[in-house]
Amino acid sequence: MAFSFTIEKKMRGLGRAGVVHTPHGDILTPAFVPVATKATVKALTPEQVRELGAQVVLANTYHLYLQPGDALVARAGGFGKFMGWSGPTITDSGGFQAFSLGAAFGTGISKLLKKSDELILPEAQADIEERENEAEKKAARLAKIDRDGVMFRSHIDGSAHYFTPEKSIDIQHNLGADIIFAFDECTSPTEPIHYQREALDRTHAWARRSLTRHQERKSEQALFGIVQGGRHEELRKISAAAIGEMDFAGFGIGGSFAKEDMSQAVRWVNEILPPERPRHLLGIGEPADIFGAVENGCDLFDCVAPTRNARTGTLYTSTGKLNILNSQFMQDFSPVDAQCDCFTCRTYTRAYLAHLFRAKEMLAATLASIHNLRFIIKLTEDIRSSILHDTFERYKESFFKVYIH
RNA sequence: GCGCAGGUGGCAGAGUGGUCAAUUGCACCUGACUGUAAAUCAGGCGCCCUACGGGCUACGGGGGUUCAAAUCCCUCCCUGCGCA
Repeated sequence: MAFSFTIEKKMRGLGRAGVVHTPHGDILTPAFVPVATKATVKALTPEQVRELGAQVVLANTYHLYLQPGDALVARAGGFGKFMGWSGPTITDSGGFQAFSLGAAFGTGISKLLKKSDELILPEAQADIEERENEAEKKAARLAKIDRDGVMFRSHIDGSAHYFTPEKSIDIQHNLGADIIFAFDECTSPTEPIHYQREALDRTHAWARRSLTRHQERKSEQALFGIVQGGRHEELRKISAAAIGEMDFAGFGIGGSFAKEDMSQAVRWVNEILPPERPRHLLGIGEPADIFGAVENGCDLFDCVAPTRNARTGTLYTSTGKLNILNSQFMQDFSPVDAQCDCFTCRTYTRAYLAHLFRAKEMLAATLASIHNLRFIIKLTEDIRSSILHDTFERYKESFFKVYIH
């Protein structure tokens, strides 16, 4: 069966609940997409991922190209088959690594900026000394961008690899996901607007080239174009219009945001994108981020936060996040979250998880990942259900009443 | 009993006259994490204070030498190894 999207129910405004149909099954939306960068959701078996209610997983082009190589993954029957996941699959294009291995490399800069981080905003970096520091950082980058593509230096062995839009699409055809993404440039929120503008032109040109290559090869896979534009309303709208009129099966919304007005940026974009095609908000989010994204018209979200937080001891609960390594949890024999229906919460206490983390036992990562993923998947299930029953606003209100962000 | 080696912050272990409140690792405390360079990273970690500065107490106990001692000398206590 070919790719398609049906909308089941529209909210007031931009939000909706729907179904993405793929050759490997349906995805009920809104849906959270666990990240399986290297063809594995870290610390979990595919069976566990499925039991959490996950419908689809997302892997990464850059990582699988480097290791074990996309040709090998193709021989294995695609990354889904390779990793033992029979449901729908997505690959990201490698565009994010233009940022994470480029401007962000070694700096600790996140794609999400808080307004309180104004010191690193471009408009604050006038003086020469800071510019020089910037230049020094650039020297250490593992990704260098030019008009045609991105030169990556492997984070594994230092070898050089040049990605163009065509190359990314070719690799993604080999990896064989149901949904693939155009090659883009995810910019740093610290870049000034003139650079954001220049990068956006590049991303749009790369989107056209990605689409052309994809059409030439007559792949059955669904190609999504990616909207960029950073924190700027003007650029976001230009990008939504440009990408929206291209013949993509769906859209990704990528790039950097100011955390406080991310949902507004999403709205600017989704007011322009054609509504009948699905929208994937790339790399978002935390539990609290999902609401704003959904009510502003996003259907899919992938994010490493639930699994990475889990591995580093931060657990989601209905009253907010907690760090299981805090001393107070050593003797806390209650479950992580009494409201949660996951295996971890049904079976273990906070004290046991605190012990596993302190003892650095592998099971800590597994049990915490089970919990955090289930927490956010359950959240999106409940959100979907609330849309279908016209109770979204009430559900959102009850969530934030007790969730301390 | 004799000989040798040694006793340093919660633990291990540097330092062997001033630059030592004392390297480092672990443990401990706290924070961060949003298309995974990530089972990671950052900060703190003697006590007190009107804390990018100041005061006090500290390197087994006690006593000395010195302007100055964790570092040198004497003595006591304790530990390990060897010999009786």
